[in-house]
Amino acid sequence: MLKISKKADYALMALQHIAAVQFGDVTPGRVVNTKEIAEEYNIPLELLAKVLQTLAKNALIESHNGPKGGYALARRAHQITIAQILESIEGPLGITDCSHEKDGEFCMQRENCHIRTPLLKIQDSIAQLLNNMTLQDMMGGTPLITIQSPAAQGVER
Amino acid sequence: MLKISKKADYALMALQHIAAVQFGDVTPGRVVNTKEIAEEYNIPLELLAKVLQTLAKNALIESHNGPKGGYALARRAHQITIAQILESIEGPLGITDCSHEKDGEFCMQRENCHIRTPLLKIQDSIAQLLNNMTLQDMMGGTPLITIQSPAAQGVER
DNA sequence: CTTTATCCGACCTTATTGATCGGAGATCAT
DNA sequence: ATGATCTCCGATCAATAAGGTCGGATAAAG
Repeated sequence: MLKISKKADYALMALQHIAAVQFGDVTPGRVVNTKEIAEEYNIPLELLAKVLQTLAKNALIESHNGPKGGYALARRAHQITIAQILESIEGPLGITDCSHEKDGEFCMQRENCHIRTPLLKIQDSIAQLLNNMTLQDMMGGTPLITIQSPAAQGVER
Repeated sequence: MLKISKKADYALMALQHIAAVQFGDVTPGRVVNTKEIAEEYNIPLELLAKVLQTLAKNALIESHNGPKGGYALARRAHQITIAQILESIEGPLGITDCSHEKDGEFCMQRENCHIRTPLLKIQDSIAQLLNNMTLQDMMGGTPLITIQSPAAQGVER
């Protein structure tokens, strides 16, 4: 339950990668193209392309057209929140269907609904969580499995 | 994004209702049957039935068979967490696909994945949130719109 | 033993997600 | 300028999950 989509996953990986390339890790300042990311993480190229286009449209990254082109962060990593990334791909946060009902719209259950208010509180808490965490906070991480040595079997976790 | 399913919604409404009936609000101690809940909240009867069966199977409520039968809470409202309810319907909490990978299972991206650890932290925070909130905390709520008077148009919220 | 209600599993329909394809437009190197 | 490369954009398709339905089996109250 409460799973985020693969697209959102890909978006996070891509942004993490771009941020890593731009600041220090590898050839700083370089722009990153779609294919490089797709190959690095085994993501379907065309699907990743769409994800990156969406992120560009939402001004999280900037696209540079033509050969030697690619993507770069639109602002620094600590100014990009996880909430912004996820909402950019999956739309606004909404625990329940009636989260964003405009005035006059009601779901079929609204009339007697006693659970809307507490659910909105939960939603607010999650929103706060995702807004307080930035791309920067995801950086500096080491890969989870560095080398899959056969001898290491059973020592997992 | 991060929306819970309608079934989960229905489960919360139903449990809230059963709890309200059992403790004080209306004819205390009475069991509640499916049809009563379905009509009260405009929920499709058969679908709600399935939801309640699932909740019974997961020992959140007890089913009483036969005429005058129905459902009752298996324990008191403050001992039923929101997490238990949601997981009962939607399966275990998992922000990402790789949340519950057993040893030896890896998603295609795992090899270079830098985002798994931070995502699991977010997941833990949400789990904590949902585990610390109980059905009891959802009680005592007043309906959001008591009577939809035509004169009240525009005074919404 | 009939009525009422839960129980259980199979089924269908629709919406969302994941993934693919084909071309248009921009940019750089030559 | 011209071609190669790359982003951009829309349409499309398949797989999966969600929402909802149906029919019969089972158990208890009257």
